[in-house]
Amino acid sequence: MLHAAALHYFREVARSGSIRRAAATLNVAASAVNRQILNLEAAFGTALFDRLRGGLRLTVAGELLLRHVTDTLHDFERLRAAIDDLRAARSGHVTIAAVDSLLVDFLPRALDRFRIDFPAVTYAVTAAQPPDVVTMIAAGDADIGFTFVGQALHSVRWIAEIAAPIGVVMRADHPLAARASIDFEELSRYPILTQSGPLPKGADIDGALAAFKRSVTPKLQSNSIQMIKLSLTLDMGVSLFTRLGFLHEIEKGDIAWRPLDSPGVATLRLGLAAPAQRELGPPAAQLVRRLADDLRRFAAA
Amino acid sequence: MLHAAALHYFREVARSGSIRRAAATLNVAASAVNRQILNLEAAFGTALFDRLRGGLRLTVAGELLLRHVTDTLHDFERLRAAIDDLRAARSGHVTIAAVDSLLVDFLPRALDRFRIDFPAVTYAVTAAQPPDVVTMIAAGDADIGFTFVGQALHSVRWIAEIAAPIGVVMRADHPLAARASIDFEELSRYPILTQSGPLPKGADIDGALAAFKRSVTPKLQSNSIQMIKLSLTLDMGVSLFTRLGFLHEIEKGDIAWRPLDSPGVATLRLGLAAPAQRELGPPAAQLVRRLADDLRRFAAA
DNA sequence: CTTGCCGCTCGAATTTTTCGCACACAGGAA
DNA sequence: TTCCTGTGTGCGAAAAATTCGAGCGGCAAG
Repeated sequence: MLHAAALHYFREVARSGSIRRAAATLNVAASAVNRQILNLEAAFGTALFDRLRGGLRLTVAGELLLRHVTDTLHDFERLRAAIDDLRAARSGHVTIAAVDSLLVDFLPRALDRFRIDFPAVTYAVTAAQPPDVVTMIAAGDADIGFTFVGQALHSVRWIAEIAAPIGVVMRADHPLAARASIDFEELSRYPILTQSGPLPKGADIDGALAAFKRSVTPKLQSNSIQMIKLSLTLDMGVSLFTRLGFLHEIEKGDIAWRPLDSPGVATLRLGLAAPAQRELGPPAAQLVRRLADDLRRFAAA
Repeated sequence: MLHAAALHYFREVARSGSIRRAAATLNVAASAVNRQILNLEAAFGTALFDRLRGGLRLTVAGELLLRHVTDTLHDFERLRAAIDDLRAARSGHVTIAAVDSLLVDFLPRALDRFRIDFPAVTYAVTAAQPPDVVTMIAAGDADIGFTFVGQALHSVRWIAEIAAPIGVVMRADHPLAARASIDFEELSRYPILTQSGPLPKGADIDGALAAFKRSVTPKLQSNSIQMIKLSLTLDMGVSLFTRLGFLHEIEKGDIAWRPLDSPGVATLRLGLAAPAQRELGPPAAQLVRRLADDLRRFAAA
């Protein structure tokens, strides 16, 4: 279906070199095959086969057409497989683990877009500390996850990554927002809001950042990024985060993000992880493709 | 033709976002278009469009199919153009100029293969000295030509090139054939057969070769490469040529060719030339493609 | 030389597919 | 409501593809 029978007829005739043999394997009358071939030749205005005793052989034009036909049919088979995958993925359940920066903006928006095309898929999203995301995926407690790359990873593979440096987040009219980048000395002159948690995520990456965090007494400490976000908009102070949790506010112009003058944090990367061995279910496989696309598009912008 | 109407229907519906509009531009009834779309969706087992008020919009599966369809139709247009070119090239006349090394073996065989696919094409082949080939093409006295590259070339472009170093040609059982390469000192101990002509073709390339040619008194001098070839097989002496004129004899094992120990001649290249400005006729254009393919295949072997 | 076989081609009847028309149905706008 | 605009659906007509049967030319064995 979809593609005209003439394509299959032509391919089989070219393959077998004989109309009768082709008709036999196609389970149609030889005259039908013959007609289609004649029609093709009339349509192109040139012979597609040389008739010699014992069969047909392709002319140059015929070889060109054969290549077109085989390419088309192969491509169609791939398409059919892809659509079958899509159909299998129409419903199901996906469990996602992610560091909470992603949960505030990027992931909900991505899932909302995904929902349009796969309405029957359900999700379980759990916030976790960076190393826990990896262990959850490895243990099978999550299908896919977002976390910082560079963890010791066994049985987890990275699908896509983007640079996600830690920087200073503040209200858009904050004095520091006037600078292109900010060093720790400047930063220490303003009250700091920090996210509490078992282990500060960038601490093992950059010594200077870890030292700064130890030296400073936070004006506000909370494990709720929403709490910190509201405090930022009230100008209670500044905080240290990746841009990803504040995309919406930055775009609206409420919040500003500026890079930190520190070589270590600049190399921080956030990635989409999936189990290395285990096969993902159809909906998870589709979602992973989509999220990887989103990440790459985001990285390009 | 060739491709099912459903393809065009689907593409137009996707483009216009409406079955009725698509039907209007396709000059068919809307119901016909609708049916084809429904058939496609039934065949794939999934919706290709989301039905919303005011028209249709592609689903993910629909977008995959659209890409397949547009790719296929574009490729088909290219195919049609290529076949039209072929048809236009079925008959006509091509004039070729070439240095005579090519006329002995390579060119006649190539034209013989070409003749199978383009039986009605006629040819005029003229042997010429290397610089004359270029001027003939520039003047319009030849459609295409084979000669050594590196000529001062105005209004001539090179389609393909191969390395064609000058070496020593001799009978396969000649003493020199035991060596992998030969220098002028060794060569001077054997009688030389040379091709006469206004200007020895490699003379302006390599000083050592030119000096050798001046210093030696040829045992036989002829402007007929056939004469020289026969004399070689009778072991009258050795000669200096490109391999290209002796492919057949080398393959048969009658004649041997060994490279010359001289840096200049090693860089000699032979190329297929066509006019840079002027448009070639259809048969000449086809022939040029074939010859370029032949040359490249020969270079790879 | 005849006979049998194989392969392509052609014509007419038949089956399958497609099309056009009319209309039903649904949702938003005046 | 009525009037659009849009898709989906029967049904008879038209077009296209298929099958069957026959014919033509070439080749090889007898």
